[in-house]
Amino acid sequence: EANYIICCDSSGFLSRMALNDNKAGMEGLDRDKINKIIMESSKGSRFYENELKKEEQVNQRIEKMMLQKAKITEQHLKKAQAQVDRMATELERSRDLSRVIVHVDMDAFYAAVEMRDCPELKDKPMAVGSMSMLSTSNYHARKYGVRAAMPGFIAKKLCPDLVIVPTNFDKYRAVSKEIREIFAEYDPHFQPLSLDEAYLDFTDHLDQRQSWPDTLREEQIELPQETVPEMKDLSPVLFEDSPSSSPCLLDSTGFGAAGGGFEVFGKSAEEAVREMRFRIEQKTMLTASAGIAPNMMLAKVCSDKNKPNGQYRLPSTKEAVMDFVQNLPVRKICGIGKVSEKMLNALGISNCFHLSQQMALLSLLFSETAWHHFMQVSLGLGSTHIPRHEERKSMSTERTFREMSKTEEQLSLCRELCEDLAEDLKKEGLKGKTVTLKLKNVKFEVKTRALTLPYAVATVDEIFAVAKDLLKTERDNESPLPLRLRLMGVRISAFASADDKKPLQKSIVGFLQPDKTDSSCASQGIHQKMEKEHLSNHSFQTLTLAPLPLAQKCQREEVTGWRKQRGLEGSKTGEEPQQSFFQRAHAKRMQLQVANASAQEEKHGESTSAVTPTCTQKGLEASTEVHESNCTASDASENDLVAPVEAHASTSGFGSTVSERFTCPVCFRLVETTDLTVFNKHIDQCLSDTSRKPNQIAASDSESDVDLENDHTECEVAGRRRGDSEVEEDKAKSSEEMDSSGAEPQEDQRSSKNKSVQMALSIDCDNKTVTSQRPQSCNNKGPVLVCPICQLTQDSNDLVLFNRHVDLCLNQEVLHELGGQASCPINPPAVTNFKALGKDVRDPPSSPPSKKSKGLGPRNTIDKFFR
DNA sequence: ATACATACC
DNA sequence: TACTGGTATGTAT
Repeated sequence: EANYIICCDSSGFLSRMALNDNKAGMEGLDRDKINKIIMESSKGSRFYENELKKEEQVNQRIEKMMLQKAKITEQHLKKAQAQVDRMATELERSRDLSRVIVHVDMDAFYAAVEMRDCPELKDKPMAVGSMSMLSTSNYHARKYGVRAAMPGFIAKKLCPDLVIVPTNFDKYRAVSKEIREIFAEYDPHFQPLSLDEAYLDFTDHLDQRQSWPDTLREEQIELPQETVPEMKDLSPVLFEDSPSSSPCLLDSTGFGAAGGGFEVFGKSAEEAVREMRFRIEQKTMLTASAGIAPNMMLAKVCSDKNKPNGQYRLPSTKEAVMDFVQNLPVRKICGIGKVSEKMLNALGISNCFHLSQQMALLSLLFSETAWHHFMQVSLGLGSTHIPRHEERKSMSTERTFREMSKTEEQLSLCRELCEDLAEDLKKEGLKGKTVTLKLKNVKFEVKTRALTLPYAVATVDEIFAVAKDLLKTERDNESPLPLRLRLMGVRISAFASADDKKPLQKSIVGFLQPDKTDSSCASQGIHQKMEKEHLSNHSFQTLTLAPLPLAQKCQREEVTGWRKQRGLEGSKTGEEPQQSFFQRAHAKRMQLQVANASAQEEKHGESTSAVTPTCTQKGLEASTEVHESNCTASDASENDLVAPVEAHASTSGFGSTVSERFTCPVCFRLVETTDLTVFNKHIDQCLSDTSRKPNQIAASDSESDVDLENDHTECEVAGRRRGDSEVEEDKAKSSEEMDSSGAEPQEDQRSSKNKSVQMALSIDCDNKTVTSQRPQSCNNKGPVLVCPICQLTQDSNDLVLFNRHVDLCLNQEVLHELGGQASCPINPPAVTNFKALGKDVRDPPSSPPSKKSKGLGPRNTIDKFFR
């Protein structure tokens, strides 16, 4: 058997070096040519030599396994087979096909975000990362063999025209937040795996969906992106009592006729998932793929099946599952990587049918956990319920650098790492007992050295004291030779907070639990935040008698999505904006709720309150207050005060990704300056204008069109400029610094430019492509423009004015939330809030732009590994 | 408990 | 010039 080792490398390349061409978009490549280039680029390097060594270790492992195999007798196998069969029966009994599990995965996530924000990149091969390492590549680049986890300099050899864009982690995190908001509406307990992917349990959502009246779905015809899920959160009473809230929609069959071939998002799992993906695309302009299956293991595989921008559903029958699994290459299974694949291959196992056939053998050659896993996989079994996100078990930081041999340098670096780690620990309120030092020398050999203390530590000095000792010991071991390092890392584990608090106060563990997680686990921040919002919104529900927790939560999303529509329909065509059913329903509900307040408010006419009714209307105080405290509580934990502005800006349709332009949060115009003081001055100007005559600002702004054009032009120029220089350090840096206010807005400029792109959204529906077009006009009735934020009917029929008004309102809402957080939560005057925000906006972000994503997923999402 | 390997993104 | 960084878990000692 030993000569198998020669066989399996007969391709001439090390299996761990060769191209993984299994990734979506990498079919039919010239593998040999690509591998040759990879090998030539690598050969002789220290990295390569180390890979050779590791490969050899794997080979020896395989050799050992084969020797074991040779000793196995028929008797052994028979006995093992009996055990396997018994277990299979048992597992079979546990098979549960009743759940609908979905795995969603954004397509080439980082690359897609960068392409979205810089159209110049659209038709170029590009990748995100650096000359040293790429995180992901777009599909164009994949044709050249350029893929995630490949060093940039090799990628450049494969594809000299490759554009490498530095990672802009904050941006991906912002997009991630957006998509997670959508996930939460289908499964509030969804489990994020990384910034760009998640598991969702659709079972409950689909149950609810079955009870939706068909008439609701008709609304989907009109605006599929104004999706149904929110509707379930609308009071049924509202729907039944307010048929007039959507008069022109109830007989909206004309839409189908007008556009033709609309996708109606119905009640099936496929339709629901397609709807979710559609919403993701609407909200982020990025596509996602999804897999639908009875368990997590299968869903994950399925999401890859029709990538990119596709989905695949595996029917919930044993036959379909078994059929699917048997043909599955083992490498596709999550948890079976390069090495396991190679070991299995050595046994003649390459797909899951082989796996099931060889289970007895595997049970004798592999560990119990390993073969049990194989067993589950071969039966098509997996988790049918999504586990709650667990507490983190370790936290670490590491850095790669050019050779470092001097003791003092190493010590000071070690201290720096400890400082970073201590800072991160503090953020989550964690203390750990075990400190681990990681070292990688210039030969790429990795060592870890750990020490467990009898008590938990968290401060720089405590951690450094341990790490320093470990480093010293290691140096002493090597002496008189120096440690020639290329990487150093410090990790802390064996956290105390979880173990220590419980025993102390056992009787009130139930009370402490939520508290503890709240304060100590930022890794679950988003999830918890959602849950928290959910909870608080329940109180909102009881207060106002009109629940809509999700509707409330999604208001901005809905509005901004709709704003995009308006941006497209644009002032030029002068067409009616289309309010979605949801928006009208929401508006109606609000009107009902605060009928008195509205009346009051109207009396005040042009006072400040007309612009910020949600802030000042007495009748709204109760509801807005609760709503705000939600936001305050959750936003505060996010530690970035500008985030909401960013969220707004990202869909507001103004601004650019270029750092020397800032979007004024008040007037939404681009301010062209590198000087923050200038920008501040501008904001001050706007603020004083706003507080004086808010409506006039909107109403008198007859240059909106021109402004739009200007902004548009600027943006194009900016885009071109950015495209010219592939990797411009300065810009990248300052762009990061001002990311929250400067990076996203460019979008809608592009949107308005590429009207048709947005207007015609192609939805992949499992092989056929359906194009959904927004109707050019819905009705020619009189102008009834109701601001979805303040619920006020606008007198003007002019879309530009209307847009401005909504912009203003939307922003004021954000400002109000911020103001409430910073100062007095109860009904502060709008102007005060502006000031509060002005400050926050003007202060450049104090924290370094791209920190870690502790617990929120890996920083560099390599979007998938393929063979 | 420690060290190292594998895996995931 | 140049082959990551963060977390979890499995395996072996």
